Amino acid sequence: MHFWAMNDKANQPLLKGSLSVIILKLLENRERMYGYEITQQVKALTAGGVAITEGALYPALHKLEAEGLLTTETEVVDGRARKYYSLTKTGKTEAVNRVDELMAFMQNLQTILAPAFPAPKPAF
Amino acid sequence: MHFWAMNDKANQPLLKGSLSVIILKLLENRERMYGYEITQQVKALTAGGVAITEGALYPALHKLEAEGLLTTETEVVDGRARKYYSLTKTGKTEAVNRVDELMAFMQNLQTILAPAFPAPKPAF
DNA sequence: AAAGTATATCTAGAAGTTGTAGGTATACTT
DNA sequence: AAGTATACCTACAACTTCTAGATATACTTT
Repeated sequence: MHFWAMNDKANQPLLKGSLSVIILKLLENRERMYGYEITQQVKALTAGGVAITEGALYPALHKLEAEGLLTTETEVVDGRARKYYSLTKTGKTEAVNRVDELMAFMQNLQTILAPAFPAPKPAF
Repeated sequence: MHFWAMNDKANQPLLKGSLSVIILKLLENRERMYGYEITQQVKALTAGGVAITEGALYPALHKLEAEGLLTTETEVVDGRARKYYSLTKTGKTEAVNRVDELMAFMQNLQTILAPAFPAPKPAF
């Protein structure tokens, strides 16, 4: 079996609402990715700090496709099927918009969460 | 009546999971706040960019209280009832932990969302 | 040869958070 | 008298994500 704790911190849940933006952003960089590749890419970019679960990823991909932001083409590579996703024209526009929105929100959040009182300098 | 569009951007939904952290952080700064005050404070800190809805706020406060992170005392001020919330000892610890976690997550998110290719310098 | 790991996709249902849309009530301003 | 600001509340809908399964191929280890 072999469970293994790894980081102990790796399992932080995603903030709900961020997954679709992550997907759109990665596809903005790469033109073409398949689901499993996305999970690996996120893990790599964040040094294991963020893990996308498959139970969230695949429904999210299907929804983005249904919304017309992604298109797919399936290929068989090394005997295994892969489903490649790419941004549609609308998807490209939406990618920019949603990334901007999320960045703006995070900016606000950081303002709120920033320490209120700077560490006082030692008195002398 | 008079609806009014204001910013057109004011209505951005919160990232689910961030509200309780915002509450804990504000109470870390101020010792004692009531619900309505929290909504106004967030609005002020973010220049209207983030709006906390009461339908989300009050249930969140009640939950944090039920979890033992907050305590309340009710007072009547200017003829109106106010319910002040403060951090418990456990609440203070949790505030630090959750803020740290959220900041770490945002750091990761920013890594993912950062532009992949720096704007190329003009060729000459 | 068997078992486990990595690759690759999928779904059903539970859990959880937030928004919508109401409700109540007092004080003040128009 | 009506509207606005202050102040609290709840029920329900909407949505996203996680858990926990399932399936299948290829490769490595035992």
